Formats: sequence, structure tokens, C-alpha cells
Amino acid sequence: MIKSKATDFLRSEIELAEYAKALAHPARIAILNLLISKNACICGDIVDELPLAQSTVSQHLKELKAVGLIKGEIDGAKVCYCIDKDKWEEVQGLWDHYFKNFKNKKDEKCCST
Amino acid sequence: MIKSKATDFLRSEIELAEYAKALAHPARIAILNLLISKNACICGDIVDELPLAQSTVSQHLKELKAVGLIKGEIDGAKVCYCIDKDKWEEVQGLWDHYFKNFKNKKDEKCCST
DNA sequence: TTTATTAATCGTATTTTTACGATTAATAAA
DNA sequence: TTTATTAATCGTAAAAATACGATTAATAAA
Repeated sequence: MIKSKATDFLRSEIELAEYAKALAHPARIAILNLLISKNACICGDIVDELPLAQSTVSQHLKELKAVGLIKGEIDGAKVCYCIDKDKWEEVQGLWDHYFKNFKNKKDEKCCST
Repeated sequence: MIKSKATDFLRSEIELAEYAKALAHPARIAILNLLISKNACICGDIVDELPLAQSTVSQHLKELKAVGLIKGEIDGAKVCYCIDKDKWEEVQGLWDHYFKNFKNKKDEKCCST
């Protein structure tokens, strides 16, 4: 329970929000879906599947890579992207833990009711 | 698998992104944490706990209410907020399903490696 | 009543996100 | 080599998110 400043939030809160933000756009969900269904994907194929310009897709890929959910492997002039299994499971675990945090509470009524 | 327009994403992709967006800010994670730990919370108490102005907190509460994760109950001049158990479990289930979607795949190597 | 408290909303400034075309750097193909 | 392909980056415009103070409407307290 450490707050670095009065205006700051907990590290854990910031961390969860960061992962949520990475998933907070349909294009990024769509990209992850593609990588899941095809197991891996050339960047160009992703661009073909999405209704977005190449530079925009590249930006979304960059964000997903920044949080570590995907990794890119250079293959000649092309780049093959895939999901980072370890990070995926880490994020899965974080959210699972977060959601269970409430679900495990005993079933009290809300407020006065 | 319905795309309403060429420039659109799948309903499921939009839905997941919407829930992610609701969780994509430390203040909203902090609010949910408060509601979990105290089971319920008067709006004013939330304002006291967060390093944000009353109007800003009210906005964040509005967003969480908009996606259904919390509900507010008027109690005189005050408003008591709490987590909506049904929606909470629905969102939990959606993410759980989404993450398992990949985890359940057989362990193939990424791209060419 | 009048006054105080509470929380939503309004108006607005600032920042961040999203998107695109153009350019660049790198590899592949001719 | 020269030319084509691929994907990242740059510059920038537009939209959305975030934040705040001021105001409002409602209830509670005096």
C-alpha cells in the first residue's frame, strides 16, 4: 500500500489500468483475435483484415507490444507478430485475481437496502 | 460474425473494448477497490479518498455506472454506490472466456521459430 | 423559512488518443 | 545495380478523455 505522492494512485491500480487501456480499443481486440485464430500473423495480413490504414495498425501493434502482450519477429522485409504466452497468462491472472477479489466476498446487500 | 459496415469491428470486439475502457483509468480501478473493500460507499467518502476534484470523481462514477459495473442508490442528499454483482460476474466471465480462448490452444511456436 | 450539505451537471482548458498520408529504412525481387 | 515490397516512424489533424471550478437541484439541518 504505497502511494508515491498525494496525487498518485497505487502501483497496482496503475498497472491494472494500463493493461485495461491496451485492450480498450476494438482494433486491438481484433488484432489479438487474429493472432489467436491464426496463431501468428504477418503485419501486412493484419492490415488487410482491418478497416484501418497501415500506419494506424502499426501504432496499435506498437501499443500491444509496449505492454508486452504481443511480440514481433522480423522475417526478411516482413514482421511476424504473435501473442506472448507468458505475459498473456500474467495479465489473465491479474484480472482473474482482481475480479475474484469481489466475488469471494460474502453476499452483503448494497448500502441501506 | 456480423460486421455492420466495412469500417466496423465485430460487436463482440466493441463490447470487450468498452468494458476494458471502463477499467482503463487508475481512478476507476481505485473507486472499484473502495467499493469492494467497504462493500459500498457514499460518494463523498470516495471523493475524500481520491486525489481528484468532486466533479472529476462524479464523472468517473458516471462512466462506471454507464457500463453497469456499479449502481448508485439515493439516500437523502447522499448517494450510496456499490458494485453490481450480476454485471461484475458477467464482465468477469467475458474476460475469462476471452483469455482462455488463447490459453486453450495447443502450444505452437510463434511464427517461424 | 433560511442555511448548509451533497452530488450531478455545465462550461471549458488541457492532454491523450486515434487516424491518416508521406516518408524512411530495410529487405527482396528483377 | 535498380525497383518493389514491407513496416516503422514522422508530422499533423481531429476526436475523445481527463480535469477543474462554478453552478444547480435536492435534501437535511438550524
